[in-house]
Amino acid sequence: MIATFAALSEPSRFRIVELLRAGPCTVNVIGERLGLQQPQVSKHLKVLKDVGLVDVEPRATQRFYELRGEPLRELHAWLEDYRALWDERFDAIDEVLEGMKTKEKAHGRKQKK
Amino acid sequence: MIATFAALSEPSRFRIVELLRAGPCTVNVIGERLGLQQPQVSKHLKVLKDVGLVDVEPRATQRFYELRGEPLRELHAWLEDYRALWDERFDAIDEVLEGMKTKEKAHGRKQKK
DNA sequence: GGGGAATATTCCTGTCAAGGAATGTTGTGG
DNA sequence: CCACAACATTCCTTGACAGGAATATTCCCC
Repeated sequence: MIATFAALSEPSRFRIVELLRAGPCTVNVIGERLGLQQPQVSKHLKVLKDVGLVDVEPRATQRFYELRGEPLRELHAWLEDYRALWDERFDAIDEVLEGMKTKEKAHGRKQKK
Repeated sequence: MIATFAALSEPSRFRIVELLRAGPCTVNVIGERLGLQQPQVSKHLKVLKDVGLVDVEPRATQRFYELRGEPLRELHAWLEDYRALWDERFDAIDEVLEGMKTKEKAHGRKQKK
């Protein structure tokens, strides 16, 4: 997951990912659209591929890079654990947990608050 | 957003965030629990604060660092746009889009495939 | 108000990664 | 088989950043 963060923390790479959201793309096309030179694009794609954010499908002399959802799904799942920090709908859960804690303590000994 | 990625791409910082999920915490306590020296903890916290991932509340001589949800919420929202990549429930949308594309092409001229 | 706890900041060093330029590789069409 | 097109890979240089040690700051308490 940290590797995914590192990969996406690079502006050019982030833009590549956003570009690939529209569908598979070729190295040169990526370079044209983002104003990057071909070698840099290849290097960035290599990084993205190493962390599984991208997949390659060779076709003749050119290679189509395609976005892979798995790492993004992993990030999404991780963020779910923090949802209570911003989603007020999760306040109810907080209350439930608070209630459970109180109950547990009351069981063991006494209630603190 | 990229700044958030960069902040979270550092292992110690990532662990600090995960630790703060349990609630606000003090610099020294963070250092103890994660086996980090105080100066490094302060530095990491500064980075986290600069990107808004953390907030400080001074209390006497010590400072309680608290996790802020906003950047995480932003990440979560960004990932929603990619959900179709892994969530099969979104396949329906793909079909709709595919249909629209076909229709559009048929309108303009002819259909390629 | 002086000393110590809690934290912040600085300086230094080594490492690592991005960009640029050049070169290597591979596949394809003629 | 050759020349070119599409990529990949080096080499080099430079800048950013993390860790460590030392020092500076801030604030409470006696």
